[in-house]
Amino acid sequence: MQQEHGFNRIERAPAYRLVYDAIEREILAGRLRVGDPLPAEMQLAEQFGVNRSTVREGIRLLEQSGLVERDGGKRPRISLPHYLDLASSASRALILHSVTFRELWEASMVLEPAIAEDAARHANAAGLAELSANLAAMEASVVRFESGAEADVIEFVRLDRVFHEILATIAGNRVLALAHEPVISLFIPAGQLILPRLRTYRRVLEAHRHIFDCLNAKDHAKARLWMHKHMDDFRRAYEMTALSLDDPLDAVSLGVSLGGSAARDREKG
Amino acid sequence: MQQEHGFNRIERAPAYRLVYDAIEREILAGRLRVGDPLPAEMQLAEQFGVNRSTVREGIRLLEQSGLVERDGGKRPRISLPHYLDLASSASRALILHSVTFRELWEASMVLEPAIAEDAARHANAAGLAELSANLAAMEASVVRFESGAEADVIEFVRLDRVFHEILATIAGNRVLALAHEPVISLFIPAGQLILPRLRTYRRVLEAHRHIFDCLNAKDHAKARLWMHKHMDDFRRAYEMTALSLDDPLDAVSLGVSLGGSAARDREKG
DNA sequence: ACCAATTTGTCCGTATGTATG
DNA sequence: TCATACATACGGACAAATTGG
Repeated sequence: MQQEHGFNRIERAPAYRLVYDAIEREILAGRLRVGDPLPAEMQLAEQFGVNRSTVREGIRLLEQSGLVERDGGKRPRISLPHYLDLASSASRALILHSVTFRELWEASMVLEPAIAEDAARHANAAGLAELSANLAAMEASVVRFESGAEADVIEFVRLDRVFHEILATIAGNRVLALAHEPVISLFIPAGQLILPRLRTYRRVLEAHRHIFDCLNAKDHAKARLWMHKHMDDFRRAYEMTALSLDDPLDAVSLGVSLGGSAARDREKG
Repeated sequence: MQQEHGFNRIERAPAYRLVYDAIEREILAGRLRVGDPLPAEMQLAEQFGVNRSTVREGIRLLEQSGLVERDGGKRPRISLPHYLDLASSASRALILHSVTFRELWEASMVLEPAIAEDAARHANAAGLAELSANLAAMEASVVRFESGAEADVIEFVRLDRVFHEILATIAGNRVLALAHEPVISLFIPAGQLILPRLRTYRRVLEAHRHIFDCLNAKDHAKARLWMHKHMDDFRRAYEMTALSLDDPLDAVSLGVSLGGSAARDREKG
């Protein structure tokens, strides 16, 4: 750390990062457009005056940040990072930072009622149909539980998650949807721990039904209220188990899959 | 695409992704702990049975997702991705998806008042001191504007942003802070366009002052109200310019820097 | 402050499988 | 069907920086 001369610390970014930055700039400036194939690795290597291996490392950064998408062995193409995909990294970061269930719940008490209200304002036939199908599937799941069969908790919480994500889609605000995604994707695994103990499956289904009815009636005030109640139910259930609100969410106990969002799975299927 | 036999399509993930997944698992499972240096590239190459170049590509993915941090030419270390850092990719994604100012504003009307309310509940001496310093700096900035000097709009909006981020820190809910970050970091550049036209600098400062006073008095209801008003002011200002609420935010007009959050800069400095 | 071993950053060349025309 | 282009992956190499005595 000698400071013999007044020179500033010369910071030479690694070549692979310069490649990343350069291509990112091209994309953000619109000179490379979504869907365009990325130039060949050799060509990029020549243009930048670096080795092909270095170009590859830079492309990996683009890939991870979602700006480049690969489809099998084909040419990588420019792509928009789907904002919902970012949510899984956000969830992971929150877990690693030992976020408590209380923080999660408080955020959900802010976001979910707002989303329900917006959804009631913007509900359309297509969205209602999707919700309706989700409710039917959950009804079937609940019936299986009640008939004593050792039913599938994983499937139930998946349907729960999908319900909330359809709602966020209907609400039509992508900023809220982005904020909501990590909350839901951490909430739901917690439900996986709670539900088998309390067996409140039908109670969840009924709450969803009420919210659905409010959307149908375009009653946004009531939609907000029911969602508020629904989220508060969740907190009470959490407290009724051995779990404490102020314990950190734990990566292993949640067994969080960190996969892509269920919302995207819906789109693809 | 021959389907001669009943075999499923065998999907072989690229080797560099397997490297990424394997190391990610080790980190999430806690076998590699934060701060530990990553094993040497050659050693990993031997363990995984792949080439060193392949290992390097896998490490780039970890680097981009924030799980590995490099400090100059030193050994890369395991690191927690700071959740606020993820917000900048989120902002970028939202811009590329042509999110409208209306969506942004609606989200802020949900998040910011809730944050102000929480901040009033949890305000402590340290946080209030930080806010106080921010207000003083903004006061000085406003005085410069009023004295006719061609003052620094960039600096003003930076202080604006910092105010809101201090508030989010005081509120103490990291999930809300995560949700709030992309909203603020898109809001503020918009302010950069609006403020020079309307010259409502003092109005912004006064709103911040009122919110500060509410925190001091622990009046969370009033804090929420003032923040609500503050955000609504912003919408009106936006409408008063030539800009339309339903136009998409534009990457070039916003000139969004996509740098790290101001909140992190505060921590480091 | 110096030296030696280690490690990263970068480069070169090559082989193989696959996609596209 | 064949040929070309390209991505994937491998092996080896060297300079510069870091690390640890």
